[in-house]
Amino acid sequence: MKTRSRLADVAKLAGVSTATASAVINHVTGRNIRVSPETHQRVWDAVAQLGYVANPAARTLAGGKNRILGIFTYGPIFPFQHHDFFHLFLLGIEEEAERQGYHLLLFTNATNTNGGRSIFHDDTNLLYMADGSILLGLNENKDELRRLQEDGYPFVYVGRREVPGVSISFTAGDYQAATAELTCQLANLGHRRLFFIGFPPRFESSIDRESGFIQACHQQNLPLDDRTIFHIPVSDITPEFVRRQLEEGYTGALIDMDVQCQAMLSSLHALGLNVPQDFSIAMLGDPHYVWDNSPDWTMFTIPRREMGIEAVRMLVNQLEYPQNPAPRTIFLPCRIVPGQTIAAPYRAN
Amino acid sequence: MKTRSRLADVAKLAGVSTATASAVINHVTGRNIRVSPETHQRVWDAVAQLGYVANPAARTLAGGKNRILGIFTYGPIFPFQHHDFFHLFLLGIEEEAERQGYHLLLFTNATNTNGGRSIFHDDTNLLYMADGSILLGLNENKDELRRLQEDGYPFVYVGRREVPGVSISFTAGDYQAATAELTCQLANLGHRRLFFIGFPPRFESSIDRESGFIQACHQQNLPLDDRTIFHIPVSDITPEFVRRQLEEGYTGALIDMDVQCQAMLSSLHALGLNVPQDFSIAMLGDPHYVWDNSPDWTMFTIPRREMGIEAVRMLVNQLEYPQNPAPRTIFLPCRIVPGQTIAAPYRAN
DNA sequence: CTGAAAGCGCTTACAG
DNA sequence: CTGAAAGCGCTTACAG
Repeated sequence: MKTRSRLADVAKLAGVSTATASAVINHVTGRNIRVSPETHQRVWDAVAQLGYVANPAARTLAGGKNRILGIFTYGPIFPFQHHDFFHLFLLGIEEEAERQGYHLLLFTNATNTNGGRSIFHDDTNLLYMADGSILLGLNENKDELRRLQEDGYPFVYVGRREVPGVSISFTAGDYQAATAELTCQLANLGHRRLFFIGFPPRFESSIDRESGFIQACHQQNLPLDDRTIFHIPVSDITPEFVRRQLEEGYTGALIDMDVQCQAMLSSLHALGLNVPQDFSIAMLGDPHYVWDNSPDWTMFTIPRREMGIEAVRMLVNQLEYPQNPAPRTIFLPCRIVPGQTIAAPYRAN
Repeated sequence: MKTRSRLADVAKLAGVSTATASAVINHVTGRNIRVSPETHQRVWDAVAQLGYVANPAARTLAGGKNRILGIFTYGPIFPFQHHDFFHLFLLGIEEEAERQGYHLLLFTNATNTNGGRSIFHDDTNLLYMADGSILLGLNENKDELRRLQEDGYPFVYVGRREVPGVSISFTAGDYQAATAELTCQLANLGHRRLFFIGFPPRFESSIDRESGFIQACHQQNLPLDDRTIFHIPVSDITPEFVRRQLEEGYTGALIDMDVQCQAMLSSLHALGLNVPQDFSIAMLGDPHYVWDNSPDWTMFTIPRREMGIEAVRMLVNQLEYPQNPAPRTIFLPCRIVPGQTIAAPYRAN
C-alpha cells in the first residue's frame, strides 16, 4: 500500500513552490499569476508521474469550495413504498448537479431524539459539509430554517416555505394557478356549486391549493359557504357526507390527494352514483399510490423534476454569484391532465 | 450574519484546551483521557451556548473520520425510467447508513471525456472526501478498482467484481445457486433438455448464472451441446430459432432478463405454443421493466435491499475495525418465485 | 514570473 | 486529569 502523493511532492518534483503547483493545477494562471509554459508542463508532468490526486477535504478547509451540494430531507430519502416520493425531485437534482459540476451529500445521519431528523443535530450542523444545500420534505422545522438563514448558510427549499421574519429561497409548483384552472374548467362546464377538500392550512402547499380554489370561486361567482371548504380526515368522506353535499346542490369537488379522491369515489358508488356522469372530481396533484381500479383522474401534475433542476440552478447561482440579486423564489407551472373524471353537471343536462 | 464558532471558541469559553474539548465532543473520554464531570459539563454548555458545529472537512483532514460514506455509480444514480434500478439498493444503503450513523455522499460530478463516469477525475480522487465508499453499477472500470485497492482506500462493491491481481470486497446475490435451483426444479419436473440464454460472460453476474446452469446440468445429467448455451441478442430469439430448439427436443429454457423472456414468449406464441403447457421458461432475476401482458414468471429475485445493507455493514466494519479480518465477500440468497411459467414437459405427459 | 509562510479547523501523540 | 504543539494537505495573500 503506497502512500498518496501530496501537492508538496508534485511541487518538489517539478522544482516549484506549492503555490505555483496549486495555481497550475487549479487553472488559475493567466492573470495575476503568470507561469511559464515550461513550468506549467513540468507541473503536469509531475502530476502524471506521481499519479497525484488532490485531497478534497484539504481543499475545502483551505477556503476553496468543495463543489458539494447537500440534500436534507426530514425523513428517509428512499422510502420503502415503490412509488418513491422523492425520486423525481432527486432525478432533477442529480441531473442539474452533474451539469453544474457538483456532488450530492445526503444527510442521513440526522435522527433526533423524537425519531425525526434535524439539521442541528448533536453537535454538528450537518449542512456545513456542503457549500450549500437543497432541502425537501413536508415536516420542516421553521426554527431551523430561520437559524440557517440567519447563519447565512446558502440553501433552497423544494416547495414553497414561508418563515416569519426571514425570506427563504424556494422552487415551488404553482398549485394555486393549477387549482384555479381546474376550478374554472368545472365552472365553464356549467358547475355552479363546487366544494373543496384539502388539508388544514398548515402547509404552504395546502394553502396554495385552497387559495387557488377561493380565487377561482370569486372570479366565477361561485358561492362560498360553510359547506364549501373542508379539512376533514378520509374517514369522514362517507356516503352520508356526500349525500348531504348532493342535497346542498353540489355537483363537483376539487380534492387534494388520491386517498381522499378514492374515498369520495367509493362513497359515490355506495350511493349508486358514477363519476363523471353524476358527479365531477378533480384531483389536486398526482397520485401517490398505485390503485387497483383507479379512474383516469382529471388532475394536475407536480413538476417535480423541474423543481429539482431549478432548485440546483438557484442554489449554484447563489454560491457562484453571491452578490447577484437573482430571484430567490420561483413558481413552476403544473401541467393539467384532462382525464375522465369531470363532465358537465347532471342537473344541467 | 454571525461567523461560525470553532472548537477553539468552545475550548476558550469552557476554559479548557482544544484537546480536551475535542475529546469530550468526540466521546473519546474514559480510557486514556479522563475528564472530570464538571469539565465535561462546561464543554457541552459551551457547545450549546455557541451553537458549535464541527467542520467535517477539518475533521477528515486531521485524520479523523467524518462518518461519510461515498456512493459511486458508473452512470446516473437516479435513472429516468420509473422502475428505478438503484432504488432498492439505495434504500438498503440509506437504512443501514442511518443505523450506523453515517451520511451518504453521491459522486455525481464525475463525467469523464467519454460521457461515462470516472473515480479518478481531473486531478482529484473524488472518493477521498468520504471515509469509504460503496460502488455500484455494471460498467465498472477495473483499472480504477485496482488503483483504489492499491491506494488502500476502503470500498465495497455491490455485486461480485473480480479484478486480476487484487481482491476486492463485495456483496453479491447468489445467482449461481438460484440458477442451479431453478434448473433442478425443471429437471425434477421431468425436463431432460434445457437450454440457457444469457449475456456474454463479460459480467460476473452473467458468469454466475451460466455456471449455475452448467453445474445443475452436470448434477442432473442433462446434456450440454452446442445448442444448449446461447449468448444472442434479443433480435435473434425468433420463431425460427425457437422451432429449431424444439426440434432438437428442448422443452424448457432458463433466460437471463425480462426482455429476452418476452421475446421467447412472443416467438412461442407465433408458433402457436403456450407457456407453460408447451414450453417452460424460468427467468433469471426479476423484471426490469413493466410489461402490459406479462405472465406470472417463475424466477428469482435479486436481494437488492439486503445487498445494500450488507455492503454498508461490511464497509463500516472495515472502517471501524481495520485489523478485523472479517469476510470481504458475501453471497446473499436469492428468493425463488414459483410463478406460472414452468410445468412438466409436454412430451412427458 | 515565483516562493516563503500563514492559516483553514480540526485530531492526536506527547508531556506533565 | 489536562495542555502545548505539531501536523493533516491544501489555498491565498503577500513579498520579491
